[in-house]
Amino acid sequence: MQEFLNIARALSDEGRIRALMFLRGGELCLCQIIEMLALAPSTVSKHMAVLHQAGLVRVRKEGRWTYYRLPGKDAPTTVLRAVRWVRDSLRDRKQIPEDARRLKDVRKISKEQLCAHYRR
Amino acid sequence: MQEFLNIARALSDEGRIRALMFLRGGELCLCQIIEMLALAPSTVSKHMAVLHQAGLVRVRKEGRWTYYRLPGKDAPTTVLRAVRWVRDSLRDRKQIPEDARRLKDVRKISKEQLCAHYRR
DNA sequence: CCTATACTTCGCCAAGTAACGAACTATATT
DNA sequence: AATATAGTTCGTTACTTGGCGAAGTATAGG
Repeated sequence: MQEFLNIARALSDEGRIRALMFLRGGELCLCQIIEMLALAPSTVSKHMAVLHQAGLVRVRKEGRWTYYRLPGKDAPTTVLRAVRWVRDSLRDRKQIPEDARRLKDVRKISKEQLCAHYRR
Repeated sequence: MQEFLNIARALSDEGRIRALMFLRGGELCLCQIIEMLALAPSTVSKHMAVLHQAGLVRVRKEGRWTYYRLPGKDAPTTVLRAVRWVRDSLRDRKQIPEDARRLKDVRKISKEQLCAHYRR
């Protein structure tokens, strides 16, 4: 039950939901998510930690970068169900395609350009 | 998106989740839910209002009593998906069968006995 | 080693939430 | 009409959450 509540709470913030949706197209480093959400690095870091704690994202550290991705098919059923629920429920929401469009651009920018002083 | 977030927030409280699960067996009046959750009437009333606002329960008033039930198949897809998600995710959680057992007894008690001064 | 970079952790503040009891509303019952 | 019953609304209190910037950590590069 506590595990479920952790997930539900993690899913009750717009920024975190959008971040989850970003990851459908493959892993992203924190700075790309920062760019997309237009929030302070510390805030986004916290959001991703919440998602991670709930098991909703996987983390991979490579050098100075932290990459996040959706959990694979081997994840606990509860987690898979949650991710599927979000995906299915938001499929046709307006914000999502808007984000998808912008995300395409963000993915093209090199991390070097993007992360330097978190320019926006 | 806002509709989805309303639902997710409504689902991120243990009492509300348990209340939703109670209703799987059919409608209940507030006093029965109060009995089950062992919380103050005002608190439970608020919880049910939150669930109602999110569209996760239907309400029916009959005389002095307020009955709550799960939404029918005609409910919006988003709502149906949410209810299904909760049901599927919690199917095997410990709290749920415990509640189910006690609920069986609570359903047997007449509302007259149960509600009188919210005795516990 | 020293600096820069990419996060993360900490401390703070504003806003939101869950809990309660008291007061209020609406519906029987006498 | 007067009382009792079943909920709801309101006001308060304690706690949690989301946001930020400042300070801290860890890695890469000179």
